[in-house]
Amino acid sequence: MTDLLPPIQTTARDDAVLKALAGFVRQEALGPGEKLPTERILAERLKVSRNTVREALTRWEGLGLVERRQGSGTYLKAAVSPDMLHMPLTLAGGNDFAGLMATLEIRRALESEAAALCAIRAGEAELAEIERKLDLMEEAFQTRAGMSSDEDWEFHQAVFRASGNPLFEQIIAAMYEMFHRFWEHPLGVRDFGHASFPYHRTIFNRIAARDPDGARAEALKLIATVEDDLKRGAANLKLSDRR
Amino acid sequence: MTDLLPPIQTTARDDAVLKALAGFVRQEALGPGEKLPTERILAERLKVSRNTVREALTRWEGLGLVERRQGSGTYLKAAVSPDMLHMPLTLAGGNDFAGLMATLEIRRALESEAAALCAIRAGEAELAEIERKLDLMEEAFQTRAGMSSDEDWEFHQAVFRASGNPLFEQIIAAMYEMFHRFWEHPLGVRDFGHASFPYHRTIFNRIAARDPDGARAEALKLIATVEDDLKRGAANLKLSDRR
DNA sequence: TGCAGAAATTGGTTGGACCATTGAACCACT
DNA sequence: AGTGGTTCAATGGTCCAACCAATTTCTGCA
Repeated sequence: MTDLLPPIQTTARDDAVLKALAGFVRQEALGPGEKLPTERILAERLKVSRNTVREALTRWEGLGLVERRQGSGTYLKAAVSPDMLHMPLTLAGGNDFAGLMATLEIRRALESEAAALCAIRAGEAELAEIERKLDLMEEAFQTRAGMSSDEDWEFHQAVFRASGNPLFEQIIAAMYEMFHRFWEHPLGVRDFGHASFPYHRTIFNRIAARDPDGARAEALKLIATVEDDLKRGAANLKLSDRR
Repeated sequence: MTDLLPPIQTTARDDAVLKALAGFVRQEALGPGEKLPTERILAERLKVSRNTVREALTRWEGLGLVERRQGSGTYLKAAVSPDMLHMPLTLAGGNDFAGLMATLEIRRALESEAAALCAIRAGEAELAEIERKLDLMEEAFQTRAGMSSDEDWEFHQAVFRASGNPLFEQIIAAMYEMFHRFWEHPLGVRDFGHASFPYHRTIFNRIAARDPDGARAEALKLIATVEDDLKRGAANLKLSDRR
């Protein structure tokens, strides 16, 4: 199956290995979840050392393109194409308040634009899906008497997906880890995110009414309430002087 | 909900190496440009194989934190702290028209928000810097009778930088490569980007007037002109049936 | 047939060797 | 003194061969 892995000859080995591998993945039409050749096999076919193969794979692993499972193999985690765009974002001091506010500003930018696009482009099916997530969220809100981060997240994801631009979801998903970290430890603010609840419904209403500017405005309001909560949380932290 | 239970890592040498290195960098107060210990020394001090050190450094290199120069050493490229947030983002797709439009929508989201933040937060020094870039751009426009992508880019970069949020610049910088690719081959549209020229000045004016909403609106207009140019270009392509 | 244990597979790590590039020290010639 | 080339040690890049650890697959017994 692996006869189309030509030997490497130029220097810049590891880069060449990645290029060859990308070509291989495309030729074999490998998708996410599928297993790719063994390190030893790659080394042999490409006529490079296994160490070089490992460095190349380490790069891809760092980019989240690939997952290695000891004893099992190396698996594709995302679609891979020769002309991919890599953007390693690094935010210093990930745990502090400023870092979270920074990501929140990105989220405000993307969320408002996505809501606007959604109002223009979402089809009936997407609209129904968003409303379904909204219902689930509201139900969880009633049952547990508070915001549920999971259902909340799914609602926003549905909006991003219906925007018709996959980049929105990809970027936000990459930053989700940071949001989530704080959602679980709401800085001592009781009912964190509570204030943002009603805006989910209003955002949906503006989208369903095909009103881009209204949707954008409601999204901005929602993020504003989250920002307020965070600022209150930061104030609390300062007062109680935790850590 | 079970995100708080990360899988235990029986083996995580390279990760431990990175943690140790991050601690070392902090303790020694190393900044960008400075040289860090050689691989051999690190291997000896940390009691791990040099290969393991190399894998760890390969990760950092992939994140753009470090630069390796053969025969010279390994140098810090960015500030490094033990609790950094990394968001490796790889965006699929690229060369086709739809991909470019998708990135442009991201740019619209970020550019408008950055302009608004800039109007709120930019200090006098940043404001002066933006105006300087603007003057350079307008001069280039007069001299060469057309848009100059380099000066144009520097203007936008200055705005992003003055937004006070490093993520804006990082995300856009990563996508710049994609914009640039098309700038160089303007799809057969003569005077590509020409229409966007006046909005640079109006954006600056709104920022200088501390008018966030105005700045946001002008930024939206600028992107809209670029989108129009692209659509015209795509239509041209279709007519002449290139490739 | 079912399942526990052995064997093969595969990524992770090690140590040692050599190559290619860099940069500084050195030297000869002008 | 200065210029240009040479030497040489330091450093990252690659390779090899072995072994470790986790996983999967096979095997043989109950």
